[in-house]
Amino acid sequence: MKKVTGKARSTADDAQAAVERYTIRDLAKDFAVTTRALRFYEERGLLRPQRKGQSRVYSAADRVRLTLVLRGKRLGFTLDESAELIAMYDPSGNNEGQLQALINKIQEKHQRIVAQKSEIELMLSDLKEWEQRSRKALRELSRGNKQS
Amino acid sequence: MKKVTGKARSTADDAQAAVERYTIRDLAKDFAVTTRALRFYEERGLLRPQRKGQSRVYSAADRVRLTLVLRGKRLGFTLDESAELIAMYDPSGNNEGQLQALINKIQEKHQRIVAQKSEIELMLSDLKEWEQRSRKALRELSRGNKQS
DNA sequence: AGTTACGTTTACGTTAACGTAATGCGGAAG
DNA sequence: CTTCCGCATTACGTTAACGTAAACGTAACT
Repeated sequence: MKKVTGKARSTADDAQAAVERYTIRDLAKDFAVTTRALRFYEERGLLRPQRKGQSRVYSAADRVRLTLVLRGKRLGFTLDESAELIAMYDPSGNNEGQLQALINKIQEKHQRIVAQKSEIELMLSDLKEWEQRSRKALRELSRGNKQS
Repeated sequence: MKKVTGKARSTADDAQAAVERYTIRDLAKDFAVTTRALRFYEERGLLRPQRKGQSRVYSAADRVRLTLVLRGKRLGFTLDESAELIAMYDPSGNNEGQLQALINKIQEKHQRIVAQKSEIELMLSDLKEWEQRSRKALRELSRGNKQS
């Protein structure tokens, strides 16, 4: 039944062609984030939706930006970092210096994560060894405990 | 010259053998953390130094625990998580269930990090490709711009 | 007119891991 | 005795990323 809640026309019906506009709820649902988060991202300059009256109207571009923000989060970037990255990633004026900076930043993060990974792998193998030892100890303890 | 500041005897001099005791400053210096952090870790139950009067006296065991805490931090564990891990890692009563839990927790973290790593690697290769494209575009733009 | 549903702004609350005073105590040095 | 450490306790401050009301504005049903 899907009532097309009035504001967001899916496509056609208006004089405008397929300009794809979304309400804050749409985005929240589609990206599984709260509306609060979306407003917060806007406050932090990560999104810049237009306004229809007082309500926010998001475009496809906003969806892309949001995608980048969320990817950044998964990668452990702070919002400020993501803001920077997005600014460079964006269509605007990307002179190559910026691009290099972007790449460097990502590579830095990359190094950090690789380091973490090997540390964790070290700890993991430590633990596996430890597990063996402990199990063995437990077995022996439960088998030969006749003394004392 | 090293005046042996009075409180912390390095070794021998006392009736006690080589029991290795350290002041809060010692640990702070040796592990490159602040005394505030050490007191904080104690407050959070990660360290349990003895007291000589009102001053804290750390043992070798405390150094081990601190090592684990810091390793945990590098691995991205919260202090609470580290507390749990240490509790299990410790000498006390480790029944194998605990051990398995420990291993599982670490493996979870391990998975998360591995995932992060591949995400970042994906982004990195994306970017490298992007870099190529951009450079090429720039070159062409600066070479053949006679039309219009 | 009344009620729902959804949107907006304003603003205080929350968790983590300490930082940063402010203030006080007990021992060593002068 | 006074001064200077080094340490201790108490407690408020800080950053990040939202959560959680509270209070109000529309538009659409009923």
